[in-house]
Amino acid sequence: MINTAGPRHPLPVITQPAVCCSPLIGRILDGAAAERLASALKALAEPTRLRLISLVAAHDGAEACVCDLTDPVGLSQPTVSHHMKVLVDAGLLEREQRGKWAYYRLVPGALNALADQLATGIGR
Amino acid sequence: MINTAGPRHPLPVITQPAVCCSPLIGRILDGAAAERLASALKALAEPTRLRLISLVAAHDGAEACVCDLTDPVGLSQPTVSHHMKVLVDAGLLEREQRGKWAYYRLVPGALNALADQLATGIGR
DNA sequence: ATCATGCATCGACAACTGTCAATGCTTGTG
DNA sequence: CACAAGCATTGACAGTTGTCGATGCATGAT
Repeated sequence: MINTAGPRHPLPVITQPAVCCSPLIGRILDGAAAERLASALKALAEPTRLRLISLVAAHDGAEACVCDLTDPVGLSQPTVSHHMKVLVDAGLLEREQRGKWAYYRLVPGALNALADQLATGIGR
Repeated sequence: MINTAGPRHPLPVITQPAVCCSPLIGRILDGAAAERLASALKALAEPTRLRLISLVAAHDGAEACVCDLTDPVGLSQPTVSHHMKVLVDAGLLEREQRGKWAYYRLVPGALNALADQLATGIGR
């Protein structure tokens, strides 16, 4: 038997403080919203990509090209290119071709937007 | 040839505003830190788990047992149990056995902590 | 003690993902 | 034009992951 109404089981009156107001808290995520948030998070949920983001942000002018990143990350150029594409597709990085080089920058506010989606208003 | 020093290429004097101060921005993530952050994010980067978190938070008393979740999520009980374990292991949910039921709650502040790690201080 | 219920674990399988070497494309240079 | 350099794309492969049915383990009720 499945209980769809809620805990109608031994419930020692646990009344949590009214904690609310995030995409995750306060309302129930439908499938589509969950898919979108998840795919954005998937782009971040990878050690190499986290390091790439941090390397780009820490680089001179807050931008970097692939040849600046392969060495610090210790991976092949195709692999780095692949990760950069994932981050661009996720809207976290932007790419600009300048001569032979492709420069990558953080999309301003993108990380913040993601962070807000995770926790806006929770316990603040 | 690899350019490890930075863009010594055609650089049209792009001086970004001083945007800083997050685990991702402002300092470079080492491998270990990247691994830890990534594994926490991996737990979240899945549509079903996002929905489970939101369902738990929206449930009466901000807690729910597995039998409350299988139906809304439309997956088998073993699959839901598996996802809940992933979320508990990631420190996002806590589990309490009460009689025959296992109740899951949000770990207070866990989502916020993750969100802060993503974007603390960026552009604020 | 026996049985039913709620949940976890196991084994299996398909789908996805990170990685590389090889190759192709584009831009700047001799 | 030919060549080199930077980057993207392709194909391949191993490792990971989401899912399920079957099974096992507790707990509470009869």
